[in-house]
Amino acid sequence: MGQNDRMERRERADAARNRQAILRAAEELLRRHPPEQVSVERVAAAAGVGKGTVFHRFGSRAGLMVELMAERARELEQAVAVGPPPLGPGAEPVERLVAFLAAVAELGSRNGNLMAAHEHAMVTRKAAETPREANPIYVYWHGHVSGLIAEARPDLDAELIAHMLLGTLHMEPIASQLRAGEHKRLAAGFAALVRSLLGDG
Amino acid sequence: MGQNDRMERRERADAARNRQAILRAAEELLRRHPPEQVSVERVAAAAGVGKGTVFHRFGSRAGLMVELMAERARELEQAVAVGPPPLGPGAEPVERLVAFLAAVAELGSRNGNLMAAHEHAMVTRKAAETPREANPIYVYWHGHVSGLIAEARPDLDAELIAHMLLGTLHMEPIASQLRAGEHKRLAAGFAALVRSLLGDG
DNA sequence: TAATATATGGACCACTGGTCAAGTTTGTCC
DNA sequence: GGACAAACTTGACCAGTGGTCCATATATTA
Repeated sequence: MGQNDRMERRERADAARNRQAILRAAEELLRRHPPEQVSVERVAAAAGVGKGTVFHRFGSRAGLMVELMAERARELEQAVAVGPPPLGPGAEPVERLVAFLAAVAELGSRNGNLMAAHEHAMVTRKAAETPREANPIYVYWHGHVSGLIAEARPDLDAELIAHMLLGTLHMEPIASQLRAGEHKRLAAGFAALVRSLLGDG
Repeated sequence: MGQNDRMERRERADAARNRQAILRAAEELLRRHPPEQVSVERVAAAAGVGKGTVFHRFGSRAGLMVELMAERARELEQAVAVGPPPLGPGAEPVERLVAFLAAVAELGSRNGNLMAAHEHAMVTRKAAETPREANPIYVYWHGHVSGLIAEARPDLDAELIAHMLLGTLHMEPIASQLRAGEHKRLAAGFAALVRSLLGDG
């Protein structure tokens, strides 16, 4: 039926402009300051809009962070789905996994504070109402990683181990190394871990 | 010399009593509520003291959480230092590591919200002033784990991998499984990881 | 141009961790 | 016992947070 007949009228032009202004302002602030210093009010001020507008557009601070993160993750998602191996389909699971984790690490090193802010935002949620798994980026990453693990080693607890591997990135001591640009070291660590876990060297 | 002649006069009796009251109240609240709902004010009220007293005794919210965590970690530290194998000295590094991670997982499953609160408190720190590594419990755990790894596989980046293994526990999806009592599953995951990483099965 | 849906901003709210000066309690020494 | 200093307690207070609300302004469409 005409279910989505005219259900979603496009965002008004000024609204779209503000959305961009807010995203870009938040991005810029996060490049220069640790996440807990980037308050919604500061973002609003930097974007030249009122605080209410930010909440209007993104629902919450967490919503803003998720959106920002999603922007960054989209490219990686493409590469995984339809790009060339080893990131994309075609290579062995082990190689794909190593490549994927390296890519995530690199993404983290280029957007250090954002990753932290994203995580922080998810944790500082009102009560435990919305399960943190509701974060779409994490769900996707976890699905991919645990799929590859299951493919290579059906005997393992893939879901759990996928959480473990990804958990690493949310860890402060490691995140700060990431921020310091040490993503190669991290990727090497991942590679060692994954290779000895899934067999082959 | 009489360096510590009378340097540190003991805590006054009433102060010691309050310290205990606060610790016990915080413990109780954390057993029943997620950490972000356990504010310093609530703890103070539950302990029957003024808010100021809590800060006087523990310096900050984070200080309180660290102290609470330290109480729990002390027993484990003892077991590692002088207890029987495989946790204590004597067993192979691989076995000691598997045992240690299982013990930490179990500790976490018995004190779910505390672990989370502890982590949360470390992260929500004023700026990045005090490096999070300043958390003595984490420093100890990391030292132990990375020592064992280095012993078994001198070729690996032990420090990094130790961070990775421990990072797992601070991860929400895993922490919530821990809270659900699934520490056996976690321990098994660790065991698989460690065994295939450090050789032997 | 008029009508209507949408967007805006900032005063306002409840709450947070943290501070501090003023008052109270304790331990010690005579 | 009493006196005195040091240690301790307290709650009003502060700056800041994320989030709400709605009177007002603006874009769109007919």
